[in-house]
Amino acid sequence: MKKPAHSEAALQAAVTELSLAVGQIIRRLRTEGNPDALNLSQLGTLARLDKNGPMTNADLARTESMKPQSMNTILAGLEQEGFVERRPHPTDGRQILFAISSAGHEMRRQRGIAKRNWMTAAMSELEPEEFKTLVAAIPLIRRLVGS
Amino acid sequence: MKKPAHSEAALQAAVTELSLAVGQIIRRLRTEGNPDALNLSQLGTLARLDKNGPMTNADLARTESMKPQSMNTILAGLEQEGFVERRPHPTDGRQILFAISSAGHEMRRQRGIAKRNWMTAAMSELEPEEFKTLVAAIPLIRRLVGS
DNA sequence: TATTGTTATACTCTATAACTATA
DNA sequence: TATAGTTATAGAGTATAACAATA
Repeated sequence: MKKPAHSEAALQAAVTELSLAVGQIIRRLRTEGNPDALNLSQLGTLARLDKNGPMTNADLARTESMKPQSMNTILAGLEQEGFVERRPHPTDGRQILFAISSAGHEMRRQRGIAKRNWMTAAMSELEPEEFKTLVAAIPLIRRLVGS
Repeated sequence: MKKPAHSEAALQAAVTELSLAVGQIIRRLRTEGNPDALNLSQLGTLARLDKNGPMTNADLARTESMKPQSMNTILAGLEQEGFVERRPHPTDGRQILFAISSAGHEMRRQRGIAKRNWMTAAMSELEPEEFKTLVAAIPLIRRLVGS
């Protein structure tokens, strides 16, 4: 059995504090901005499709640690707004590929970040070293989740 | 006007990635573990009371960037389980101080030494340098939110 | 039989609104 | 009038369950 690299107390404190910080930031992210804008998950999914290219519902759900049924709801919203398009899978008749549309690209460019403007502003106030620390921590958080 | 310390592209990428990571971790935090256990907000509130001493509903709500009505629900749950107690405010008849009870302390202590949750386990797998980075990032996240 | 997607439903967490009591 | 707390209601976001179609 591998010996933990950090003291038990430091570990527990970090877990508590990270949980609290994450809860706090998600509340702010959810309530900020106009209510009719895309929500956090929709923006994230759009960003993922933009970065990775067309993906299936199931793949997207796995990437964001979410149930396919939940991702379905997110994609339905994006599709209704015209920000994503369906494409049949070339070989597998079950699967459906979702791709970001030109309207989706335009949305990302224009008002995609509206809901997160406060965060952008707050981040730009960080010192260079602090920003570097924060950016380095993001993949660590994702690794904790296990993706 | 102050010039941002980081490139626009790096800033936007960081905002997107942090938002996604936060969403991911909050989903896992919510769904993991037995459903009858205390939820994330309840555990956080208990930790806060343990650390800061007795606080009012309004103070707790401010600390966690939450509405008093929402904090009320959280405190009601904790009170029902016997993990917090009410105390009248010495001078202001409107205010009610909430304090962690001995049962609340016991619950926290047992949780600490009991079976680690996934996050504790995952964190203990981090390299010392990585753990240091993650811990350093937590207050930065809280600062972003503005607490 | 396993996987993909869909539909229907329910649950968790938090917000908004309206009220009462004390300052 | 302002602030603390309470109660009732609503909403967003995601999960669970059950099903049909394809592999």
